[in-house]
Amino acid sequence: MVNRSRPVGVKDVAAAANVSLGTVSNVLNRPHRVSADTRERVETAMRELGFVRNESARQLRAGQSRTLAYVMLDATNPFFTDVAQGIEEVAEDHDLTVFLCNSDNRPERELAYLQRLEQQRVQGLLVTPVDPESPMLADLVRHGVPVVVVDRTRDTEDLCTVSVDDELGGRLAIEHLLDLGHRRIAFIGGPEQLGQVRERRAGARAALVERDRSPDDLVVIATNALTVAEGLAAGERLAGLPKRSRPTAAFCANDLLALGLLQRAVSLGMRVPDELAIVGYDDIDFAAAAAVPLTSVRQPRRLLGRTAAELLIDEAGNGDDHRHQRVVFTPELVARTSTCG
Amino acid sequence: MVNRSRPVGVKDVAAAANVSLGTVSNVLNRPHRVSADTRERVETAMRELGFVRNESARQLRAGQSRTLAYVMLDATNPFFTDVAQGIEEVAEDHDLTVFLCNSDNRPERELAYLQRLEQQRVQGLLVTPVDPESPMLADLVRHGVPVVVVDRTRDTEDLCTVSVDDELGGRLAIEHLLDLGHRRIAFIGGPEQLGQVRERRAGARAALVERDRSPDDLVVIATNALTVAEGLAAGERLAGLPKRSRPTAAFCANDLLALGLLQRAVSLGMRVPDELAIVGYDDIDFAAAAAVPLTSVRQPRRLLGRTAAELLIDEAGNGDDHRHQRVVFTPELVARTSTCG
DNA sequence: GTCACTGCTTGAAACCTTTCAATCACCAGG
DNA sequence: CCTGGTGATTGAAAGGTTTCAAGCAGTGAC
Repeated sequence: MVNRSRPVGVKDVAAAANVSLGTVSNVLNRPHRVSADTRERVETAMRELGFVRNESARQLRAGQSRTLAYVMLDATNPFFTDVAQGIEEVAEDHDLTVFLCNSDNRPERELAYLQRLEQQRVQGLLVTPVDPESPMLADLVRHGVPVVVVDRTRDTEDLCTVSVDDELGGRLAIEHLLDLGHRRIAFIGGPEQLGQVRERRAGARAALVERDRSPDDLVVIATNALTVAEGLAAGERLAGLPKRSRPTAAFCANDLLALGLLQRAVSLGMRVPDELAIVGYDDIDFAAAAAVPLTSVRQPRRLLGRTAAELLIDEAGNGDDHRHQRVVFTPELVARTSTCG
Repeated sequence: MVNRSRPVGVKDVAAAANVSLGTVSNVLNRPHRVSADTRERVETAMRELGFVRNESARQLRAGQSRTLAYVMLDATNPFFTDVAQGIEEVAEDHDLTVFLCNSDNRPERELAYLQRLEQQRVQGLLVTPVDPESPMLADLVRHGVPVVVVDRTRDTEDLCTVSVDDELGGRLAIEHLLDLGHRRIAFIGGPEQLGQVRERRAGARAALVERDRSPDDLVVIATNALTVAEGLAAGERLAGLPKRSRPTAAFCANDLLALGLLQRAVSLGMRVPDELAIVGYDDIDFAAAAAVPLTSVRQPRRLLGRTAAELLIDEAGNGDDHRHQRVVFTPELVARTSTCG
C-alpha cells in the first residue's frame, strides 16, 4: 500500500486520485473550494500513499512559517521553563508552534541557534541572551526578523524587551537582610558575564550605600554558573571562612545557587537562618519546598513569557505600526524561614 | 548598504560578486573548491548584502536537515530537562541541532508537534510519548522517520526504546518502606493514562504480593498530573484522613508530587518521616535539597538521553544495518531522611 | 603544435509546493 | 439558442538552493 521506494509528493497523490496538482493543493489549503467527492478521493489517496506534506517546499513558496522559537539560557533552570510555558500558552492561542532551544549559557551555541533559526525563517524569535548587546541581535533586527529579548534589557531601543527590575530585586534582598540586623553579607553569583548577576549585585550594593554602609561590605563569592552544584561549592567556601569574619547572611543570584548553598550549609552543620540566613532569587516552585523554606525574590515568570510572546506576535503581525516597548516588571520579596527563623 | 526591499538570495550575491550562482553555492558548501580571491569577493558580497541562506530551499534540494527534536512530556519537570541535556551533548558531538518541544502531557499537542516535525523532515525524533502505542509513532516508523522512544517501552519492536525499569523502581520503593515496618502505604500518582504511573504502581503492588500482603493494601490517591501543585493537593487529602487509618508512608510517582506532598505535610504539622514517610521518584537535584531530604528512586537521566540520542543517530546514519534495540536501565533507591529519620 | 590533465567556474535542471489566471461544464435567464 | 454567471478544476510559473555535467584556461609532456 505504502510506497517506500521514493518519497510521496502531491504529484503522486494527484495521479492516484486522478486530479491535477492544483486540486491536491486546494484540498490541503482551501478545502472549501473543492467538491466533496473530489476531496474525498484525494484524501483517500493521501492516506493510502502515506503522503506527508513537505514543509520546506511549502515554506519556500509561502515565504514564512508558523513557528516561533525561544532560545533560553538554561533549560534545566525551572525559571526559564516557567517563562517558556507562558510563551507556549500565548503561541498556542495564535496557532503557532514553539521550539525551545537551550544555549546552555554558551555564546557560541546561542549564536548557532540564532543563525539556524534565521535561516529557517521563523516568524519570530524570543531570546534570553548571554549578552544582550551581542551583535547577532542587531543583525537579526537589521534583517527584519522580529525579536524580543526576555529577562534582559538592551541599550538601544531597536527591539522589544521584557524584563524584571533586577537592581530593585537585589535591593529588596539586601534591605530585608539589613532589617533583620545582618551586617556581614555575602553575595554569591557568577559568572560576571551575566547581566542578571551584575545587576542584582549592583542593587545589593546600592542598598548598602542607601543605608550608610560601604558597598565593599558585600563579600562577593564568585561562581562559574548559576547551578545547584556551584551553590554546593559556594557552601564549602563559605564554611571554610573563619567563623568570626564569616558572613551571617548570603544573597544568591538565583534559587539554584541558594538551594545548593542551603543543602551544603545544613550538611556541614550550620544552622539556617541562625548562623546563616539565605535569600534566593526567582522564587521557583522548589524554593518553598526546600529544607528550610527559602526566602526569595519573586519574578512573574509566566507573565514574563506571556508578555514577551504577545509583543513578538504583535510585531510579526503588524510589522508597520508596531512600536518597540521596554516592559519592566517589579519583583517582590517573599520572606520565608531561611531568613526569618 | 543592506537591501531591505526584498530578500537577498544567492542570485543577488552572485551578481554583486560577478560570479555565477554555482560559485556562490560552492563558497557556501565546498569552499576549498573555490580560489581564494573569488571566495573573498563572494564573502564580502554576502556580508555587504546581509545574505542569509534560506534553509527551506536548501533542505528542499538536499532532502534532509541537520536537526533532531525531542518531544517531551513536561518541560517544567527537571527529570526531562536532564534527559534533554544528555541528548544535547551527543547531538552537539555530531554537529546536529536539537529542538525541544513540550507536549505538556497533552496528546493533541504531541500529535501536532510530531506531524509538524515530520513535515519538516527532521533527521530523527526522540519522544517521550503520552501513550507509546499511539498510532502516530507507527506512522512515523512506516514513513521511514528514525524515532526513539525515551523513558517508555512499546509492545512492538519496530523502533528503539530506552527506558528505566519502572516496575522494579516501584518495587524498590515499597520494599524499602516495608523493611522500615510500614504497613499502611499510599501510592500517589496519576493520571492513569501515564505508563510511568501504572508501572510504578504495578511494581508497588507486586512487592506487596511478594511479601505476602494484599495488593489492595496500597491506598491509591489519584492525581491529575505529576506536579508540585498536585502534590500539595494530595497532602491535603492525606491529612484529611482519620489518623487511625491514615497511611504512615507515601510512595509518589515522581519527585514533584513528593516535594509538594512534603511541603504540605510539613505545613500541616505532620512530622516527616515519623508520622509520614515519603518516597519520591527520579531523584532530581532538588530532592536532596528538600525540607526533609527526600528518599527517591534514582534514574540515570543524562545517560538515558545520551543513549537514546546515540541510537537515533545510528539509525539515521546506518539506516540499513541498524538493529532496533530495547535498552532498559536499572533504577536505584537512594535513602534519605524522608524515610529514615 | 597537439594532447592530456588540473583547477575553477558555469548554467541548467531538479527539489516540491503554492498560487493564479485560464478553462471547462453547467445552469438560469432572456 | 445564446449569454452571463457560477463553481470546480487545471497547468504553468515561481520560489531559492544545490548538484552535476560541461566548459574554459592554463600547464607540462611529448
